[in-house]
Amino acid sequence: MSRSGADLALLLLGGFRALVDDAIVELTKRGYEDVRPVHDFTMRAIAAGADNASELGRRLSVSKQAAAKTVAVLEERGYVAREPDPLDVRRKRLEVTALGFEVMRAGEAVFDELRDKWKQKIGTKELERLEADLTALVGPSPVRVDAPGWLAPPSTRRPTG
Amino acid sequence: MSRSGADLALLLLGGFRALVDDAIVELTKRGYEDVRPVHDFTMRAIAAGADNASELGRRLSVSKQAAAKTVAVLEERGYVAREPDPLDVRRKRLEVTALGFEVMRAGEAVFDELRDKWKQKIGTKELERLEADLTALVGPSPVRVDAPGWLAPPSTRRPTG
DNA sequence: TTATGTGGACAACTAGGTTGACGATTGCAG
DNA sequence: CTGCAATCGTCAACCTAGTTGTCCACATAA
Repeated sequence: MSRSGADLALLLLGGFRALVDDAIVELTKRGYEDVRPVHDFTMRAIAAGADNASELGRRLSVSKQAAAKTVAVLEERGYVAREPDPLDVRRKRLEVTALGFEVMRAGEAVFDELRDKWKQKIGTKELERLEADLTALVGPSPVRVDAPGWLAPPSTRRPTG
Repeated sequence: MSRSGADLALLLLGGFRALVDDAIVELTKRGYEDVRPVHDFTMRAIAAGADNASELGRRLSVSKQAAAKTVAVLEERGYVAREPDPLDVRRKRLEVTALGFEVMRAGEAVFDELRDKWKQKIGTKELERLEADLTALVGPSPVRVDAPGWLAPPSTRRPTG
């Protein structure tokens, strides 16, 4: 039963969703509500040196306005702080807070645990093989997360009628 | 170098995006502009018996209004026809047109070709193994495509500054 | 015949993006 | 030192693809 290409695509999407949805749920259980990959990526970019909204936008391939909006929610949650830059009054310097780093660590941990579960299902060898294959196919790093308010809690987005 | 769980998720997303983005581009080349997975899924649901907007919404787990909007664009493109239902004046019966089926076939073909390319990259055995593993992990059918205006032409959505 | 339910449409709203414009400030050329 | 161009952050308007709520016309079952 040689599968179709469309099935393959769906399979990949399904795998991704399974991981991300589970991760969001698990993070909520641990007290970090509604943390989505977008948030993680954003904090990571800030930690990696994107210390103002414009620069952040550039790194995430998103407009500075959109970046500012995301920063606003992260600031509200206490994950990111914004202080005036002493060297340039125009800028507001961005910083990931201790709480922010805590969330990032928790996120990593959750994903690693999920990966372990997969390892138990199909075996270490097999999982590593799968990763190697995918790496060969899509390259080691790529991934612009791109569009995605997506990557949101799916359970809350179900129509009522 | 045991990879992290987050990398695994990114890898899966990357694979999916690679296939879908390539497919959209390829379909455009063949004269079917801006055909997205959403459109394909919708037509498939209609062909499978969801012959009115409300029912379609239910099958796609989306509000009937949202379903109606999607139908509107498919109708405009001539992929789907809407005729009054003789048995129930309230209903407008949905039907996939010949052109609509043509698009679906083209889509399948493109995905199959992309899968062939992958097969050439890592080998038939290896690809089938990857599919088997993923199937074991996420189940054979799942996938609610869910959120997605996503699955849109990424190249057109890049900020200008 | 009447109560209840369903289909489709319209309106208002949300989320997360996009452009465009603008004032304040910085930095560089002259 | 002056002045022009670029940059930062913010505001406002808009887009897309969803959502809910409301409504009328019609169907159906009691």
